[in-house]
Amino acid sequence: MTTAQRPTLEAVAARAGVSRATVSRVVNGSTTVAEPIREAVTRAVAELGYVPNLAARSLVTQRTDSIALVMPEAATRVFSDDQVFPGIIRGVSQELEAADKQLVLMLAGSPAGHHRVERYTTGRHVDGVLFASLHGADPLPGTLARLGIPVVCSGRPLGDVPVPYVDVDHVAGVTAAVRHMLDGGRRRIATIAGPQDMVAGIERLNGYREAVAAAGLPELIAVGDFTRESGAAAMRQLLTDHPDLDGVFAASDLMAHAALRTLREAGRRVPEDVAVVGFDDIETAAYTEPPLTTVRQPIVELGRRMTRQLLRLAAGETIEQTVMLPTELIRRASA
Amino acid sequence: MTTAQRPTLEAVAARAGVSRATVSRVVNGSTTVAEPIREAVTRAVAELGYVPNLAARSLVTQRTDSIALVMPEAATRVFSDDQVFPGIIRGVSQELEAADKQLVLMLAGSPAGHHRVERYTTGRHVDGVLFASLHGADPLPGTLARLGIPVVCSGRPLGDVPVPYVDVDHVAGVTAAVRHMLDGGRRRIATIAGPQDMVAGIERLNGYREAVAAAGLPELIAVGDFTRESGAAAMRQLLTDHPDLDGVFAASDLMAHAALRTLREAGRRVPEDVAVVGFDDIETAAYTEPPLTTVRQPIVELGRRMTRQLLRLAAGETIEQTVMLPTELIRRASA
DNA sequence: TTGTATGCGTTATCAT
DNA sequence: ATGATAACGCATACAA
Repeated sequence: MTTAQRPTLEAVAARAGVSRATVSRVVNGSTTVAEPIREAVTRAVAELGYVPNLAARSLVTQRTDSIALVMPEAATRVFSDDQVFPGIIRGVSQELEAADKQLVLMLAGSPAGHHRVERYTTGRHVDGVLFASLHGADPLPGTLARLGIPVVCSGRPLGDVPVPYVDVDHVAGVTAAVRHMLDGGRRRIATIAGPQDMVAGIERLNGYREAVAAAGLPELIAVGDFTRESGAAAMRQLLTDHPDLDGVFAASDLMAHAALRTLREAGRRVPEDVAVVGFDDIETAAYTEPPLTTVRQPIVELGRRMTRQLLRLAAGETIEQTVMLPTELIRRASA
Repeated sequence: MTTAQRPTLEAVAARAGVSRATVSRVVNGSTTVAEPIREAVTRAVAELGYVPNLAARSLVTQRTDSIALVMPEAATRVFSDDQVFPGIIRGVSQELEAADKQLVLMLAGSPAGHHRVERYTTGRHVDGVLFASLHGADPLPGTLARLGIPVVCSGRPLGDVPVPYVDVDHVAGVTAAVRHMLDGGRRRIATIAGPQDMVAGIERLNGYREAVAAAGLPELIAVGDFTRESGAAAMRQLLTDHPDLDGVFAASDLMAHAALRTLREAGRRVPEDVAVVGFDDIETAAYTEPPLTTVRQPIVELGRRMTRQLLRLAAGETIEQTVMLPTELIRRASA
């Protein structure tokens, strides 16, 4: 495998009859180059198929033109048919492409993986780091921020660290969901909450609590972890504990989907006997039986905004500590 | 933001009272270093928090220790609740983590995006390139291979280019699906085929054709593009063209899911009137009404195998041109 | 076994 | 406006 020698600046310079410095200027779009020379260089670049060596460039510029997106791998969850993570990746990717930067994806599942992420990011191998929905109070975002490395999180980081973040308005979404059921005459509204070590799980439960409290109704709570399996178990428990419930807000569409089936198996009709509302608006939500009423969150936009914030931060701008994206109630047949 | 000066080899060397070369040896695990010196260096590294500068390293080693995973962004498809792409990402990521290499993810949707991918990969900014299910006959894999850049594709690349690939055994899977319906007494078995510019779509249609031909039955075909929407349209067309059909093989679970609903809306019972079998075994398949019988493909394993092959190639080993992974029929209630 | 010296391909700082 | 030239931080051939 004779690795064809890549042309360097030197080669281009020789061919164009100029110095390396001039070629560098042309390649980097400097304006102080005479037009005829610029043309000659451009031609030489094309003829030789010259592509800058990024390692050499970043050695001197101290930049890498790449950013890391860190996601907890959380067992099988990340890549079940939950569309949250893929959606974030997509948004991040779009925005990075526009900025001509590379996306380094790091799935941090195991402790070893987490350590690897820590080492890589603190080692300044990327110009910035994006964190997607962390579990618990991960110290890494704070550590990076303290080192002066640009960081943005999706969702308010737990543990009260001063790291900028972008999140959706969970509470407003849940409030709309509960209110919708109240308007439909429901008075025994339960919730299947998300994991309480993730901010999305916590916030959505808070939203539910506030909403039912405001209506003077009791809290009927079971906790899941956003997966279908956990949703089914939680629904069964709710039916046992509160057989008279007439509404359920599930903190994820996957859990809502499982609840739908569990209710059917228990002989409850949806929405006649029990109203069900989910959260996310994944594609499957439109195809459940019955189609799921749910709170849509702008996931791709979340990824885009995180990225834009990070790029601004990396460019030395000052950014808002918090960006909140709106949610929207999508009414289908389940409630 | 006073970017704290990172310690260099030089600094570690000074602290440990040795030369840069020796520090380099220790850091890279050379065996020719005396134990006391190794210890002193290791201590200095820890005390200073030294992390090698990868740009400097790859400038001299001519390696980047990162590989690119290229995926066509295909509009909304990649990140709908299709689990194929996320699954591949996960497998690739796992295997790369074990090899301590970085994953650079490139979503190539637009022509501009494709050009960016081309420039980046041909520019040798990565040690190897993985392609995930391409559309049409993309020339890029062949180009890279010719440049001596390690390449592995998921799925046989169209256009007869000599690029190594890993794929699942589509034909065997489809054969099992059709045979299962035949065993159930079905005699008018239709298919909702996948896009015919993707090898997965083509192969699955081939498998269907061979299977019905072998049984002496007619071909009843409608073509979709793996999405639910296209599946619904194809199912409606099949019902119009062949109202007497009693079995449907859909080339993706998403299309099968839509077919289930379309059949119900048309008053057909599944599986009593019409048997339905899908392909993929996404998580949703177990939650459809009725639960979907489908062909499972080992997606995460596909990502892992691709990566292992690529790493071997990059290490200079000779690898098999083709690796075929088995599929498995998962029997649920729809057929 | 350890140290010295060189070069990897750029960009940036100077002169010119 | 252009050209020398010096870093950037590391790995390695060679010398000791």
